[in-house]
Amino acid sequence: MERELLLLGLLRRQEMHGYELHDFIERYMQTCVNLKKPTAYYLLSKMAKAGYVTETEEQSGNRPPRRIYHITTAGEAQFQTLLRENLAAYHPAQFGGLVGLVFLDEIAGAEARPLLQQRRTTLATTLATIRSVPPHPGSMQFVIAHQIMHLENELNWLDNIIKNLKTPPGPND
Amino acid sequence: MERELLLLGLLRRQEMHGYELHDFIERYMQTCVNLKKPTAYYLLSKMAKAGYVTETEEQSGNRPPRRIYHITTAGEAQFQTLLRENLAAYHPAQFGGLVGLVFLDEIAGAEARPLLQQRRTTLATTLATIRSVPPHPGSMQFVIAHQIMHLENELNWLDNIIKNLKTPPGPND
DNA sequence: TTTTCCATGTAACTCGTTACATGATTTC
DNA sequence: GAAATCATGTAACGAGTTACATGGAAAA
Repeated sequence: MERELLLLGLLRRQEMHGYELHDFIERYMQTCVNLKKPTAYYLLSKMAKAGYVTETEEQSGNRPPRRIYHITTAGEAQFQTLLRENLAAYHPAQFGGLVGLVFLDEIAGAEARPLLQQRRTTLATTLATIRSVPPHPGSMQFVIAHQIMHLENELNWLDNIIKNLKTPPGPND
Repeated sequence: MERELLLLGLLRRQEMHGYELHDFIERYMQTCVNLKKPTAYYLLSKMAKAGYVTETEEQSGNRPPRRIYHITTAGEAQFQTLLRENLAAYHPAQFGGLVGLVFLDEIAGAEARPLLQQRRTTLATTLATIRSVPPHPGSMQFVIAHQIMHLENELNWLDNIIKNLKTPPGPND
């Protein structure tokens, strides 16, 4: 339902076609949401069938026609419902990659260190990317701030684990 | 691969049957992993076919026989591989429930407040549950500490958002 | 002229869940 | 005697992804 909410929320502000919608999300919201193209197209046609949006074709030259989506009254009502549902519920974040740490004991510190450092690098890169995102309007800013905070915490936590590895760092670390 | 790693890691320490394995995970690891029964059974028989574990039936009375799983040499190798893969990769956490906050502007503060407070309550309950978990051995403790830290941050962040809602709290808040 | 962008979609697949089905045994 | 626990599984479904397929238009 989350992605429906997202699409409806964007269509409320402005009618758009599928490619445009997906492109917008990729460009400006990739730090907090992700929605692949086929999913976007699928959801849009589904919502069209459900009557939440209308589908208008617009030809330009010989290329595939744009399908422009416009939110309906029913869609607006659905948006309001989904928004309230979403705000009221807490969906715990799904962490991947914790299981390895459960078994960190089973591997020598000297071997674990470079692996965790590799993980650290990816994490730090992600954080740097989000930090460099230009400011966004409205409460979107809260969400970006949330992501930054989250990643900073992850980084600190990971650094702490690396620091506490039993084997001391080698001369290259 | 995460759940395979988990099962192999547990079977390394001690041979177990499916029900036992699932039960153990539910009891002692529910704060950081979740694995439903059918998934556990499915994964175990898959890994048996793959040769990572052996399956031994053990009858007791008239009840369904226990299928006891024992890790093989190939399984041990697979565990080592999966563990290294898992430690080296950073899997960004999947946040559900952020989309609503993107559209927080679209709803009056007076209406948003009780919804977010409901969310807050669930979150706080989750946090309290994890805090009350008895201490775990080994690096499992790191993971629990991670969950606690994460939830504390979430709570702070949410409180901050609630505090900054434009409409002031009513007499009941 | 080759690459990138625009614009759409289908089909197959992955991973995991829920719901359903069965029945013995232990505990209250 | 009823309820919870032990012990296994299958079938259907859900949500989303990847890979594949197509082809015009703009930019390099």
